[in-house]
Amino acid sequence: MLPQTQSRKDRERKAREELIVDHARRLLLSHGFQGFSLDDLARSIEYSKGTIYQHFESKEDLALAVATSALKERADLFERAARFQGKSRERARAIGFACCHFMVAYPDYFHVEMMMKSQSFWEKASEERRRQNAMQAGRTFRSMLEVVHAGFEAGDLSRERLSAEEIAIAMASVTVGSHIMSHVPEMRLLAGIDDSIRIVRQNQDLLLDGMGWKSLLADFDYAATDLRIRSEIFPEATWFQTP
Amino acid sequence: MLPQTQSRKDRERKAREELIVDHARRLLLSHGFQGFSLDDLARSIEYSKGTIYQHFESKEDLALAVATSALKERADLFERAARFQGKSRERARAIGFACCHFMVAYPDYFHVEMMMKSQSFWEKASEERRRQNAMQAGRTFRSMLEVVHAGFEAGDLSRERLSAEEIAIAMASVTVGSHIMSHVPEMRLLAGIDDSIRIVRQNQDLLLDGMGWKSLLADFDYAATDLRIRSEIFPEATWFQTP
DNA sequence: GAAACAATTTGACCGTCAGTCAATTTTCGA
DNA sequence: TCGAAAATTGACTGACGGTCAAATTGTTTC
Repeated sequence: MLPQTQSRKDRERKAREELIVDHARRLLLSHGFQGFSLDDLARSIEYSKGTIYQHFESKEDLALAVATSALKERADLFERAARFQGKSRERARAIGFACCHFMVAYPDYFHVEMMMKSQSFWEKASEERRRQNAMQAGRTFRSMLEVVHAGFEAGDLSRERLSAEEIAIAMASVTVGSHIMSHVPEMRLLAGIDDSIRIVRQNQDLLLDGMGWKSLLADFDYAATDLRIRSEIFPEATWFQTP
Repeated sequence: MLPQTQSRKDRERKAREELIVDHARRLLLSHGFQGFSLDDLARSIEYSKGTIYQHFESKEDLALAVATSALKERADLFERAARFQGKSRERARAIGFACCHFMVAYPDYFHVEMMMKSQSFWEKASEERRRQNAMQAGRTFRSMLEVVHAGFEAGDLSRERLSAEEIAIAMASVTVGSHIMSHVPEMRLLAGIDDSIRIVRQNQDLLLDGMGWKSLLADFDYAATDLRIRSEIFPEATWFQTP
């Protein structure tokens, strides 16, 4: 068997895996994990169910592949954001911007992430797929750490109180939590929320201020920074409104 | 039919509903939503599946009843915490304490809450059950609002920047988010987390500081407050460690 | 106390769906 | 062109949520 042939097969296999993941994403987002059936997916991709199982060892494994493909895009956004030329807090702000941009670009991906937090999900996915997911998660985390260390080095952020990891966790926590809470229908009602993104960004700001990450919101007008972030890093962002 | 008889039947019905919810809680927490089967539950309570459906109109409806029963306990904790005699930020701290206490008392309830965020869950539950859940959620939210307003009135917290609802949402967001992130295995690995509760409380502190909710952590030693919260409000808390 | 009637409980049964695997079709080197 | 190996298929299985006619239990009436 020629290497040429082997590689063509590899390419075909990869292409089909992408086909499956693409269709699975659509079905998963529109019907949720429970609501989406592999029979429907098989019909949609015009292959049999058996063929799907050539690529994925369970429904969970496939869903994790979908989740990881989205996480990869998020990691790309984070790396772009971390490269923003500016003061450390501006770069942290760019990462917050990246989160919001992702939120808007994949509004239903939220449910996929929720699904992944449920126990018994991970144990049904393959080792390899879990590894790939962890790798993309690592990329997002490293982007945050990079900016935190920049803050340390510039003296914008105290090294004494919290470790870089604790700060990164805090940034991730407030973002995830705000995203979730601002989407809970009861909360939207109780608190009269109309704009989820505003809530997320506001809470990110509060947290970074709480860490004493300079320049504090009270000492600096970030309007110009936001415009630069948008034009330089996320020109495709359509949601961003100047206040 | 005598009223006496009717009320005995009502009591029996209520008792059985509690029996079902209690067993469902155990199965739900140990196997997760997908993993727990109504046939198992029927066997466990020694009634048939049909009888379960006399009380709950779907598996989701039953799971929501379990969730609401736990949420009620949380609301109880929040109301106790809000009653703490002290400065507004100390009372906010007591609510944070209540969250952590709940986290420790129901370590697996986390997964139940995650399940509830997934789409298509709510629409399969009954109107009445959703209403009860919203009521308990309202109690927790009102406890937070009460403390926020106390902060406004005492001048510990600025009325200008954020609304009471926005502040309450922020408190809830950082807590939920920190809880989730500090339980994600990858995060624990990447950030070297060993103590989830410390992370949650730390992030709560950062956020309240970020809002400028006096007294800031830098200006006041909350160690004595924590001891009082523990002894006065949560004497049953076994997890609390003095630093 | 028995019969008639009402309410409750039951579990066999249904449709659906994740996952399997023997049979079939396609691929590809000889 | 042929035959072996690889890929594909879809009927089948078991499990599960949900239903409902039949059986059982409880209540009222005479």
